[in-house]
Amino acid sequence: MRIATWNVNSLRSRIDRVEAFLDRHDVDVLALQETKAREEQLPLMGLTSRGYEVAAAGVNQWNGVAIISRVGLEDVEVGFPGMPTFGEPPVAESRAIGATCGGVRVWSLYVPNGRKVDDPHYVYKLEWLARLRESAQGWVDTPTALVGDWNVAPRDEDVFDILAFAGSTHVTAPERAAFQGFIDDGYDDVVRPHTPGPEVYTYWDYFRQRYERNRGLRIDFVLGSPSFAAGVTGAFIDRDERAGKGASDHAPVVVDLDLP
DNA sequence: ATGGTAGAGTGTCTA
Repeated sequence: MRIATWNVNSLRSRIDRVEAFLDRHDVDVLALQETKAREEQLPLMGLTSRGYEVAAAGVNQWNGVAIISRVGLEDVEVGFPGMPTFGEPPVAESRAIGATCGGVRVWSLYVPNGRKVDDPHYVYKLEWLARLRESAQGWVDTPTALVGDWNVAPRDEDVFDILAFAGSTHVTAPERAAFQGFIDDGYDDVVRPHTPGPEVYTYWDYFRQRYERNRGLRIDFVLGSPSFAAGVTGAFIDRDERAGKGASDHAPVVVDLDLP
């Protein structure tokens, strides 16, 4: 089974790229973030004609998550227990969706950005991760994948210029500690072993030709529970998908799984 | 400190 995650930055504007991506890599399950659409707005014909089911959640034009699967899509859950909300109207329900696909529990996660360290959104981000961790502790003994845009660069090597990020969100000690908490609980970054080295990124800002100069961040991750991680046979970042006109600012991350 | 680009949808907001 092949599972992928991708912050697509609008599913409607990039549906052709999504369909081409599914075809090109023969993907079974795709978790999406920043779909930027409500469920009833989504273009589904090209997906259903390929044999995929879709579960989506989204209440505004900024967030939105979805799971696309051709190996079953059961027990769909929007949000996780205790998930914090922020502001009015609350948009938290656009940040997490879970489903069981081919025997694996997949959570598509769009972790709050945090904006600035002195912004209430930063506190919200840390709280959101803390509540997610509490739920995830209850899933760790089952085949579970926590996938998506974590908006955290766990290591200095995950940032193109760590000095320039001093004092910025995504690299602060509390954010990194929050990420590490999942690792401490037994989840593994199942992609890094297959994509070693510095200057390996999943996101490049649209500004300043960051992709062309490979000045990016590694912030999109697949964290697998022990039984999930044990089945991982390979992984890669589809860096080329970020190239050219009409690309998302994130590249898809792909994991191959062979469960007993 | 600011600005640069992109996508939502017409006013800015978000990243």
